[in-house]
Amino acid sequence: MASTPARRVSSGERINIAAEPGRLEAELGRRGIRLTRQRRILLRIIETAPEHLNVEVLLEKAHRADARLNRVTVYRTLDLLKRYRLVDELDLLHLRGHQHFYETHGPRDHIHVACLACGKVREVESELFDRLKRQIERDCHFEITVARTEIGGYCASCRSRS
Amino acid sequence: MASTPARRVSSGERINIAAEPGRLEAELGRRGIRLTRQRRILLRIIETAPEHLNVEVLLEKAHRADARLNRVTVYRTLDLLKRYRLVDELDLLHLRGHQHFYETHGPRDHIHVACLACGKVREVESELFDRLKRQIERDCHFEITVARTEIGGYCASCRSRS
DNA sequence: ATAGATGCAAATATTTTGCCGCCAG
DNA sequence: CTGGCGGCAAAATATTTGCATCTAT
Repeated sequence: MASTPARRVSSGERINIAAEPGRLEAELGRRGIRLTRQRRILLRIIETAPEHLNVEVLLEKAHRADARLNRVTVYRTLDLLKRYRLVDELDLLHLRGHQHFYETHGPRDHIHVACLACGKVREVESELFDRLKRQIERDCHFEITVARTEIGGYCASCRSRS
Repeated sequence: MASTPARRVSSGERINIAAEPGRLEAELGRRGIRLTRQRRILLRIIETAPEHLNVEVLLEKAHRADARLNRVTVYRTLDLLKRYRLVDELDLLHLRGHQHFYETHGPRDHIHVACLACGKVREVESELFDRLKRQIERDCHFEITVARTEIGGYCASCRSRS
């Protein structure tokens, strides 16, 4: 039996699927969490980022809006968002050092496919991945709250080039 | 159509599937890599570890055989093994800090299913996971060399307890 | 008014590098 | 013998904590 082909959500740069401006702010507000000036700045950046953000880049971007916003606040805000499952933390197979990357947690889980040669990261959705998760929930009597698949290898262009 | 049920490779502690004593040493030897006293110690520990090792634990265990074996040597040996794809590096969803865990790379990829409450990590093999990888290779014209799936949530016993 | 957030400095954790003497092959 | 390897110290990178002050509600 054949499955639906994998849907390539983005090629190269990341498309922010869940990009509804103000969504993160609304989610936190709904939960009665204090919305400070610093948090609003960070949330906006995270929501609209066209790529996967690391702490360094997030801080840089934040500094354009407020030069005094502290790196610690970035860490603390990311922790907050992780706790509420509003962002996912990735390491993209440590392609570039041991830092982590963050992205808004969209409506559907996707797989990260990273080329070890050119560094491009594709996001792919697949029905098989959803089935895999359901299978594990069923067979292991497990309730899944986080699922992360990161795949490394060589993309079509890098393969043809070599 | 139904798929083969997920095969639970281990429950709780890790079963070292690829545990053939001397396999790592043989693999390195076959590649003409120098086998030092320190490497032999580390390889043996990695091969026979009943659980996922981090650098700290690996160093501790190594110190029982040689108290002078340095932490840097542990990092360098793990790098070597990673480069030759003889071990996999996991972060187990940062269940316990931002350290990494290492395991011998067995004949078949498996999924790590980690309970966020009790911390137990199960290894699960699934035909669906293999199909997912093949699908990505086909649909994205991508050559996969590393594949890592880490799933977090709550296991049966922790769910019934709450 | 006040619980909770931020900034700053310092501590901690994790990984990498430079260099020199040593040892496996 | 000798080129790669390990030990040591130090640097680099990444993240967390303590505390005084400030601010969103």
